Amino acid sequence: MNFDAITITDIARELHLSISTVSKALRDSYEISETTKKRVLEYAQEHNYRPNPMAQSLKKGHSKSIGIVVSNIDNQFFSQVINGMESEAYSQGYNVIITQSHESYDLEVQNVNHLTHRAIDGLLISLSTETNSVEHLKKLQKQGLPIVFFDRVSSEIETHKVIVDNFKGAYQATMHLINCGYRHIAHITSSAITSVTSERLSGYKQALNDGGIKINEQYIKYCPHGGMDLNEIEQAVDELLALKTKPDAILTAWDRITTSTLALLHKRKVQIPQDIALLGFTNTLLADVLNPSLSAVQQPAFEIGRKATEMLLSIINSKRPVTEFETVVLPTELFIRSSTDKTYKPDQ
Amino acid sequence: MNFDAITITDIARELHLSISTVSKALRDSYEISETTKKRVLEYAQEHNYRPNPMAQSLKKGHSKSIGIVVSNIDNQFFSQVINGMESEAYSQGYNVIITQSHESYDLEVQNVNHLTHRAIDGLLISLSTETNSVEHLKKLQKQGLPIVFFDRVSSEIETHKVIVDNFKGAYQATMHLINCGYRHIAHITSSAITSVTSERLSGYKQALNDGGIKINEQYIKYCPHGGMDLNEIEQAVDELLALKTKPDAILTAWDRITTSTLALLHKRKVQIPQDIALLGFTNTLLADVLNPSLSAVQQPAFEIGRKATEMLLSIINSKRPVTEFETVVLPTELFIRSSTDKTYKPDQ
DNA sequence: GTGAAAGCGCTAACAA
DNA sequence: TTGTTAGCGCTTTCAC
Repeated sequence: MNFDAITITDIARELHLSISTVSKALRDSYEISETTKKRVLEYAQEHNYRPNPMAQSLKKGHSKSIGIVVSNIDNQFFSQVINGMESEAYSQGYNVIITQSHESYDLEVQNVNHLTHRAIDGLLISLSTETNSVEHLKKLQKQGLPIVFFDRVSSEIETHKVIVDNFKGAYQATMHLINCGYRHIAHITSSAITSVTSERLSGYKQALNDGGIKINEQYIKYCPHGGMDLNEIEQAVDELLALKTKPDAILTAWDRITTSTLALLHKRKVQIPQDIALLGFTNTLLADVLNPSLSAVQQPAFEIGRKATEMLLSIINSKRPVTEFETVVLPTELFIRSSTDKTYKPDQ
Repeated sequence: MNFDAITITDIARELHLSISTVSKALRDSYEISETTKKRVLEYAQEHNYRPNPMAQSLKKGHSKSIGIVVSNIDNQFFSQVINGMESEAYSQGYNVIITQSHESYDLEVQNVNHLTHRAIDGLLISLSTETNSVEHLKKLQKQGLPIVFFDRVSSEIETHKVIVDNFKGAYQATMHLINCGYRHIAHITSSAITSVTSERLSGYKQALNDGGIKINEQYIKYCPHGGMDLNEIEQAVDELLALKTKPDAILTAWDRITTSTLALLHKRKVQIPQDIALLGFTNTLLADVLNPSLSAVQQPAFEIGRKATEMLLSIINSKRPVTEFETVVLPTELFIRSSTDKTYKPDQ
């Protein structure tokens, strides 16, 4: 079955005009008489003519759309980021194409391949947890594809980046736990190779140091698949619960790890925060209505997306090659709720 | 700034070959000698040649990608649907392009415009709550664009559709509430013009009838923006709470309405289920860890997406125009948790 | 005011 | 085995 839409050629033939006349009439060129314009426009309208964007892009050399690669769209953090991207892109006349890597390196490469090479004018990407080589992106950048990283960035590629202050976010969160009196604070995080992981880990460790608490490596658990694999998290939680000195608090570093850990603690009848307090990085809108309401480090997701897009479009629209790059660091916000604070009362 | 990637013409020039020889060598044609193939391939590799998909699509008349329009990707129902779509599409060598209508008719039209006319080979769409005219889709279909509806469908367009048994889902849910002893059952639903709304409303009413309970129109609240506008839901909830005979149970018909209602009841210090029981259509993975754990009507989202894509690809790949269309109806599943059942204990 | 023609990058029928 | 050529749908320069 074929898509037999009407083309500019069809209109020209039917109206006994040349192709170029039709093209100009359609774009309301001053060269064309009103009468002709009217005829063309009416015919086009009637037959529901729509320009073929592929042909237009091929001709013009740009597609007015930008590609997005995130790990999972059902992660509220990413969907909020995407909303920010859409907002900025639309306001500048661009469309966005969203793809998911599902934390898989292979899928990431496949998506990038699909998106690239003039099918998009630029790329916004947060690396998958599996990704430790960015050769596929380096090549593209060398070819002139504007790329902006957000969230999970690579230090191997020089370009604009938008991240949050992960160190400080984790530091503040850990400090809060210490201030609440917790002394055995575990940390469940993602793949060790991801930028975000190491920054948050450093913040966690620094806070422990500053709080005079010795770092216990048994309390630090990695989930290489960033929470996509529930077994990983389950194993991490169970190992923590099996320790002879069980942790009295857990700081989870990733959205999905946070909610999964909550569910797993539930299943194991662990009282939160009485037995173990829980504090996690997450942007879920449901933090208030979870059981218990969840203390969370939240990221300015919409602004991350908006800013990253603004920077990408500035590269795309730049007359000359851009060589000076900037890394924007936005602050996180700590919300205290009952999963860490026994005295917390909702509804101020 | 421009994307100056290497083209087949560049390779031909450098290697003193014709364009077509290069093209054939690249596609490993039997016509080309191994030596030439090797030279071309090596040069291409070295200079990181990548075919321009726009040119390919323009030439071949298809893009091997399908467009998706949903209201919001951060709705777990839709993200699960999309996962099903990706799964089926990838397995057949297609890519997907995801867009959000944010429940806005205008955005829906804009997205469809962006996607259509050979930029995609087919369209998978769930209508926005605002949409009550489908002329934009009718036109496209007339031009030969294969379209498959899922979730929120239009009766005005004949094509394949994938939905769930909304009537039965709502009927069973309402019956469950009746069986639990609730007699004043309210229903907060979405826009009255959406297919899903009326089907679920009918199921609700039928169950009340069968349960010998008189239908009270004051107990039925519409949120035309499908939960995108929190004020709508807030007003609905407050109106219900202000009634002289307050409802003792609420059936919410949409994902976001369900979670928002839960949050609003929290804020108003309403005890669930003691004061008011809550049961909602939702696919959130967090139902178990909400406070209280949430009774829910869940949809087979992944399968909806998979099936819809399978049907779309069958139209796309059909040799002759397809005129016989099918509507697939999948079952919903009712999960009982503590928001309706006072005796519910997690962890079987 | 209108049209002819070149070309964006690629494929494929046909020629050599 | 390789090359020539036409053409996908559109824009744009240059003639007429």
